[in-house]
Amino acid sequence: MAETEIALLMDRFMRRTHSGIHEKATAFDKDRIGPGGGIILLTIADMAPVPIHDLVVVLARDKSQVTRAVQFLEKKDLVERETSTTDARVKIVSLTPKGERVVNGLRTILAETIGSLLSGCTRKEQEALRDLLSKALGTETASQKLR
Amino acid sequence: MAETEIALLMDRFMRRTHSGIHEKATAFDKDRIGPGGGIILLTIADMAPVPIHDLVVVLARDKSQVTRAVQFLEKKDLVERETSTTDARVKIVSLTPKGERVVNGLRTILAETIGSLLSGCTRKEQEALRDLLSKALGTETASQKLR
DNA sequence: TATTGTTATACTCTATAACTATA
DNA sequence: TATAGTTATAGAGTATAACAATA
Repeated sequence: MAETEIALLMDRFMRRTHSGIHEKATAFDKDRIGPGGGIILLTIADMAPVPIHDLVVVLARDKSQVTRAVQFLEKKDLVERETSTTDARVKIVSLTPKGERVVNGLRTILAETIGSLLSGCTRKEQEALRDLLSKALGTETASQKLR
Repeated sequence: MAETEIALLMDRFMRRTHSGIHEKATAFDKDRIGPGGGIILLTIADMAPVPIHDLVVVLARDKSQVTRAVQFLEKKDLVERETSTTDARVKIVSLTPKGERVVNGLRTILAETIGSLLSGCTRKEQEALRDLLSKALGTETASQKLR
């Protein structure tokens, strides 16, 4: 079954990514963001300004978890929240300048780590991998709705 | 940066896989194996009979974690451990008949879940995805060494 | 009534270090 | 001394349900 293989391979890929980052991040990650916080921060960077609900959908994590992750990042002065002007229920999240700097650092470390994991693949293969994943997930950048 | 994208996409893919399985598994997963236990069990199924150390390398998890996961699965009568005849330090893990049945169930659910995630991709694209991941990880099925 | 977000809680997963035993 | 595995513990990630505020 190719499906089972894909799941196991992808799990290993992600575990290796986490391990690789973990080694490099001890000096860098002064704020102790961790892998989960890092992924959420990078997603916010991609989608900002973004309602929490959109993050919940894209990240496929529970809303309570996203709420607390955002609060955690807010305490570290990496993101900021403001209430939407058109819907008072909605909170819009965006990066602070400090958050932008941390995101740049994260992206560099991620590029190094994944780059070395993918060093056996050609540039075209790497792009094919990204495109296949993107296609499978339906390119659901469903943000930019409520502000 | 394509690398960052790949990491985020892969994380989303795995999260959706976990969610999908979680919904279907409430009736099935009587032993409450959970996603982590499921991945370890499937890996054991692929590599058995396998020393714990090889599982640690392939799974890229800490050895203490693998030890306890195996103990947990052993309590549920899904795997069994025996000491290697050539090296008394080494414990060899293999599936019980009950473990085989659970693995079959897991594989079916995984195939359904990932199959629907990949429903937008052709069969060839799915195979390409698997091959790319496999190539990136170096096809490191480094088992079959100690027995 | 449905949706957005929060809080509280329990549970699972992960990292670290100290340890035993075999080699 | 180095390796395979275990134990203990603290921390990070996750699921669930109950809740407030707004639509």
